[in-house]
Amino acid sequence: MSNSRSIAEELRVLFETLTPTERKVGRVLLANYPVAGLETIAQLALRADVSGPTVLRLISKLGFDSYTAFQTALRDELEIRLQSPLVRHDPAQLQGDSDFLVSYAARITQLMQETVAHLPRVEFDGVVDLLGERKNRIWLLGGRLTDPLAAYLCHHLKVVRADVVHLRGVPSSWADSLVDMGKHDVLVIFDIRRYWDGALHIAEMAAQRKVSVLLFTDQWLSPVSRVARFTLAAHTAGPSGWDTNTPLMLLVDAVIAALNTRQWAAISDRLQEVEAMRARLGEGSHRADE
Amino acid sequence: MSNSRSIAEELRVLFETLTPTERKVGRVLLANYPVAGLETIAQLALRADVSGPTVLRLISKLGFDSYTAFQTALRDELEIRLQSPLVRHDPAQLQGDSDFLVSYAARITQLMQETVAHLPRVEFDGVVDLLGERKNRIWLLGGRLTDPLAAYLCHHLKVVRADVVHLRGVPSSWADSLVDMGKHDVLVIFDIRRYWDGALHIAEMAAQRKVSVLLFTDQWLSPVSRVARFTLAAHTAGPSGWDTNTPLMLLVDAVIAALNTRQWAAISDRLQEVEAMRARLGEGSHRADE
DNA sequence: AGCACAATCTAATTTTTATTACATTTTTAT
DNA sequence: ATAAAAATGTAATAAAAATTAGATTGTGCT
Repeated sequence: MSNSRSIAEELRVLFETLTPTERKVGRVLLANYPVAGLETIAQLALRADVSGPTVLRLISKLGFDSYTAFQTALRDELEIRLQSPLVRHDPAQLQGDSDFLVSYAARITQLMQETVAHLPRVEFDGVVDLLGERKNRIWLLGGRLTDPLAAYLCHHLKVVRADVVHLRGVPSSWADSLVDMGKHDVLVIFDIRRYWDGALHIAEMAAQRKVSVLLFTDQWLSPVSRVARFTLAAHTAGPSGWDTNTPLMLLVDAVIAALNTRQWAAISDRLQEVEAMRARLGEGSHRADE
Repeated sequence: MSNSRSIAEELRVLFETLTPTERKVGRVLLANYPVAGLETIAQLALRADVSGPTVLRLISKLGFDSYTAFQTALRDELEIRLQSPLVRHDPAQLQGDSDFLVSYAARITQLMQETVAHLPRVEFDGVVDLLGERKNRIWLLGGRLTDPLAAYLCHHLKVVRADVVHLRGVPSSWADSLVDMGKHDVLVIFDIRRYWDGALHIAEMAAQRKVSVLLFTDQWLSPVSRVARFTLAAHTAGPSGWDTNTPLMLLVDAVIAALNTRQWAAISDRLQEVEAMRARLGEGSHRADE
């Protein structure tokens, strides 16, 4: 399978060279693509009213040396197709810059919907609970591209509560913070594709100390998810398109909004204090937008 | 399986009753739905970093009395879904008003659409042109909450081109940079409500020196827009409720994507170089997600 | 601290599935 | 019409998968 043709295409090309019974299988496969190919040989053979070995011979002619290999290829194809139907169906959309913005927004909207649709609600609620709990200390940590998101979340959390720290600089300097952590600490990690070993190490060490690890990641799930207490996964890209972190930001924003909504009574006092102080301090000399 | 809920929905409902390890499986399943479930138990278990029996227990909790039955159900579902590609995720999912996340996402989606609808194409194209022009030097500058966005844009621009600087620290230190600026400089400013006087001052000085000022702001337009050459305004809030910067991020992402698409030929070489260098440098010790 | 219970894994077992070898049938050419 | 070749199926076998039973680990509670 060196070429990039899809299996269905390959099958269509090969079709005329097939024997009559093999064609039966081919037809069933194409008519119910790719689901039929994900069944067992026996099931597929039954559907095509053909024997097992015939199916196997067809598969072999397609260039696979085992039925398992064939199924794996089918699944891989399917995975790509399901992940971004929009990009898949008309890639031309993103080319014409006349309406680039519109189509781009449409795509991101779709990614956002997928993100929301796939996210278990307990995960979301769990994150909000942990971040809202005053007894906990919060530590944030991001990767190269996601550190801005960590910073963004940090700013918002600081408005709402105390004990929030954004870990910056070199990983070695975090050891100091790490040794003090315990079960009342929450480590928020942002880790998206091109996963970063450092994040995993830190998460593992933290988890060992009963620290609650919260992970913001993409749909392919950073390895950190194995030790994370809660994982929020955003759909960030299709295969051929450009990555976007907007859906991830949606999650961050939603968490912030949920925190605010849920704990409005508790935080409103604090908000006013912060406001007052900021007014007295800042006045022009420092950055102050909201 | 008498009811008509999809397996994914069923899983989401059940999620909170699951044990921690079972949830791992659930997450993998949902994140890669439904392909992950079409693999063998062993493969799925491996993906979720869990043992086979755990997978099986989850499946049993879902109401299936064999893994095979589960897979058959998945395939049936998939077959139906693939037949009507337009009915993507069951719309019922998006209607559940009780779900905070869903309604929040719906609202942001609307804000994003408004943003796109109101944004003049020339503005967008102008920004992309200016940022893509190699002769220009780019300077970025954000406010308290928007600085992460500036940082994010900065990272992406640096991948694509040279002469990109994110201005940090205290405003007074920027004077050095400012005196050198001229008509081949581009100053990108992020300024949203609670507009910041400092930003206006800097923008005015820059504009006087023929610097092109690009402004990312909210729908009420920062005063900087008066001196800005191009302004991209995002709708960041509804009448009641909490602000969100997600639509602003959409704009940033769209600009990046447009730049990449438009100049693919020109930048692909550069990309490879950057990749090679990063590979030689980073290797574990530094932050490295993408 | 220690007991009870839940969660999870390991490893053995059973069942299913893919694969192979070979027999039978069908087709084709003379 | 018949022999040779191709196509296809049957049945045995090997491989892999699912399933189960029991051991082990971890957790909460008194």
